[in-house]
Amino acid sequence: MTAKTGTSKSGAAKPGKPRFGQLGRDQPLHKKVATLISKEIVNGQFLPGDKLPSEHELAQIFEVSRNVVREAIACLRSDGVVISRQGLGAFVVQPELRQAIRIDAEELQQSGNLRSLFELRSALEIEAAGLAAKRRTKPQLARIEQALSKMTGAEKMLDAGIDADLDFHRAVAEAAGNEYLVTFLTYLGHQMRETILTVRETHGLETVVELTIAEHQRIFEALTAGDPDAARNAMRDHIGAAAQRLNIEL
Amino acid sequence: MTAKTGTSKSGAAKPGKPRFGQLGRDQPLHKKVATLISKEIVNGQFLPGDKLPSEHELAQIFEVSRNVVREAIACLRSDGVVISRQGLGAFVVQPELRQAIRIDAEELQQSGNLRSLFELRSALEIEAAGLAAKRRTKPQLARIEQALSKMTGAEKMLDAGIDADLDFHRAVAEAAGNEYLVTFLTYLGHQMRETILTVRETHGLETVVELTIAEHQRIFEALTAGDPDAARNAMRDHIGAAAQRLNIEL
DNA sequence: CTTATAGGGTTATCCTACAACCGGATAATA
DNA sequence: TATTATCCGGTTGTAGGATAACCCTATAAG
Repeated sequence: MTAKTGTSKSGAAKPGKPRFGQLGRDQPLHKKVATLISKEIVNGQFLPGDKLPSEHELAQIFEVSRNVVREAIACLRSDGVVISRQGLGAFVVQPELRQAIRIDAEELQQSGNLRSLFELRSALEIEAAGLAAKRRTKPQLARIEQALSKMTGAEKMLDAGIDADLDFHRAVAEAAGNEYLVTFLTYLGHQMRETILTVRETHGLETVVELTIAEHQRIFEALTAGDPDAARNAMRDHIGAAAQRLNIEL
Repeated sequence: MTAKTGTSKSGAAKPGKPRFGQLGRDQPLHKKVATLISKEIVNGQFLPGDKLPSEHELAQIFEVSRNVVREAIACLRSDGVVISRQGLGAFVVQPELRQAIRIDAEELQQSGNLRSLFELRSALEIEAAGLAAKRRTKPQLARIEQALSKMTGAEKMLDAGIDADLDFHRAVAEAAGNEYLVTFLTYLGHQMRETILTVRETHGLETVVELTIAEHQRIFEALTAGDPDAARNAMRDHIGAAAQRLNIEL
């Protein structure tokens, strides 16, 4: 595979920014079909173990080619929502047997859901802080300190402030010495970032995300001191204060 | 969509059981191609922002039809590993912008990873127990008690014992009143179940998973009493003891 | 300089065809 | 009668060809 011919300039690394020529939110057919099938599974029309209509039938129902249906099913299959059996059909899988955790962005904006996810993330952040205090290395402390120093410079901006906060938390998670914590917390941080930005725009919310350097400084000091209890308390306080600033009651 | 024509008897709800005629682990081409591309992304041949070879090129490289390549890319796209731009190509996405969390089963069996996931799950289970003690309803308590009663009957079996344990934990998570906790814990529970079963078979491990009804009983009592601290402590002790039984040091 | 057009490359969709698999029904054999 | 083999129809998996739609760049025109 000779693959470095792509121009990174075409930068799809920012998938949230549709290009003008693509009519905004108009989705490709294969994605629409996947979404519609997924909705009927969520709605209970197809229960675990149920067989979906054949590809041929779905192609007729949706008035698309069978290729489009196959690609849509490939998406659902990748998520473990369905499993295909050659010669038989595609079958709905039990939710707990799915292969991935996915947080729906629209669902996250619904009442109470941001709070719930905050609650879950909080438990993991606090755990990560405690572990980081026990396991951090010198280079990791330097990395956290670097992330902390970025927060001084970003103080007057909004998006960059959130990003600096996420970077700090990522550095702490990395010091926890648990790769799954890194993966989970990174994912959760970014999902919440997108939602906070969206809710802010949608509601014309003018709240400035105040960066409280002191809270982060306190976490850093507890990590430096290698004191897990202090680290957990500092993180708990920080998360609690952050929730308050977003009018989320924990 | 008229879809209840499927026979649930064909039961793809047990995807771990290949049928004899399918030559065991021989995978469809589209899945193989997706795996091979994904590996080259993980290996760093394609970095975030990089463009993959065109579909036409990939079809030549892998000596398959372009349809197979498109379905493989549909899988990667569904995971948020790549994003497609019509007319341009498919581009690798930054890991933190991915759309889902996925735990690789093989990776989980590698040294220390089961412990790490146990650690993460522990933090969430303990949090869920504390919340459940605050938020549980009468029907939810009955549900938990039902799950608890199943553990008496399943005491002498292995798989069923693990499943009864998972069912208990799921019931507790549901009483926590946080749908994300349910989703995450259910997923984590099943991933670990599969790994524990696999490791046991692989290593000819004869350890019997002892079901300690007393530990679960204690959790239930704390929930009934509505005592979050007691619930958290009971859960912490239970998880710690469970880890010990599996030779996992937390 | 700005705008329009052409051209080449790429993804998205459509179509046709056949291979491979599956389960059930039927026929053949012991 | 029970067991095994074969056939058939339905379904997924793969291949290949074609065109539409999109994108970017280069060139021409105003």
